[in-house]
Amino acid sequence: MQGPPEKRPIGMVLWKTVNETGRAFDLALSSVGGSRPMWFILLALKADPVASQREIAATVGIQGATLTHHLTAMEADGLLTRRRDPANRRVHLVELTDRGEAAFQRMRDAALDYDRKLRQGIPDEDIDRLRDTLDRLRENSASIMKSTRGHGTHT
Amino acid sequence: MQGPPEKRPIGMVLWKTVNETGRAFDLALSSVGGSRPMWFILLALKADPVASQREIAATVGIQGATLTHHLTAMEADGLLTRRRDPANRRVHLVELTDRGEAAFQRMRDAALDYDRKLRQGIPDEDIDRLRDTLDRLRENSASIMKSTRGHGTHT
DNA sequence: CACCAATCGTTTGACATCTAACTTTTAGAT
DNA sequence: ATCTAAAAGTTAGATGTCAAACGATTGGTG
Repeated sequence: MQGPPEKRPIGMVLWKTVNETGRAFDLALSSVGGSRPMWFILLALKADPVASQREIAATVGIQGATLTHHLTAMEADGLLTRRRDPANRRVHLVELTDRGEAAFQRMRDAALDYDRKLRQGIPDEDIDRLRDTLDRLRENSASIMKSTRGHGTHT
Repeated sequence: MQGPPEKRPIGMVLWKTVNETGRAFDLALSSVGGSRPMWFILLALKADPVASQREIAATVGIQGATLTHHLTAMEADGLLTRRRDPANRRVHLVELTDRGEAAFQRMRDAALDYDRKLRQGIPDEDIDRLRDTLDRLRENSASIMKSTRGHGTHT
């Protein structure tokens, strides 16, 4: 007795979707001098105009080391400033400059246009459900990470 | 007059979800000596035991250059063989070796376990809907890529 | 005060992915 | 037959991401 044909694992579908949609998005952003991580970092900063790096990393879902990398480049490019929080000198507070604000405005047009095209023909309700289910997957993966700490046996 | 509060752009939620779930998955696979791209390539080869590189790349959603990179490493590791198709010598046919088969079996346990934990508490119906909506997003992004060919104005 | 552990961020070195340019091979047109 | 264009892979160089180790700062405890 044989079960129903195996469906594609959801992790693979997710990964493939982000690879492919991400390529298209990067192409759209590069036409205004931007990139995916840059756009999402700017977006996080607009939502929270004076944020610590830890907060930004959590918002965009990348590791601190990766964020440092991007912030260093963006600061060198004059898009933002980093200064220590006088109240807690471990924390680095990040703020957009006028130049960063302008970059945000430029990318926003490209991003909105891309988002509209990406959702073409898909009801808002479906997108909302998608967002909810993705959130649940993220919650589960956070649990997995916590319970898997240090179980690696290789290398 | 002000519209409803902006929802998080679906592209950002997607990207964040794949970053975070992918980290957990990589951790699970590394404990049996595997990695995400390796696993998905093996999976594609199991579904289509003698495939061209072009087919594999399309199945897993990466570019040909990226696939070349992984296949070179996996071939050096004895997991697969590459040989030219006598009927069309441009094509390289890829096949799993016994060693590759064994690697697949090892990773499968880790992958199934991860998949089960990831879906914990989420109805199958929701996962099916997720898969469908992701497919529609991929279709749309394919259309965007076609119509955007060469519209880049920067650099 | 002095130590110790935790927190925030950076650095380093590895891997993954992409685009653009290139090689080899095939198919089509003349 | 030869030329040209397209297709399949590879290579080179750039960017993005991570984990692990480190540095600086703080808070807690003796």
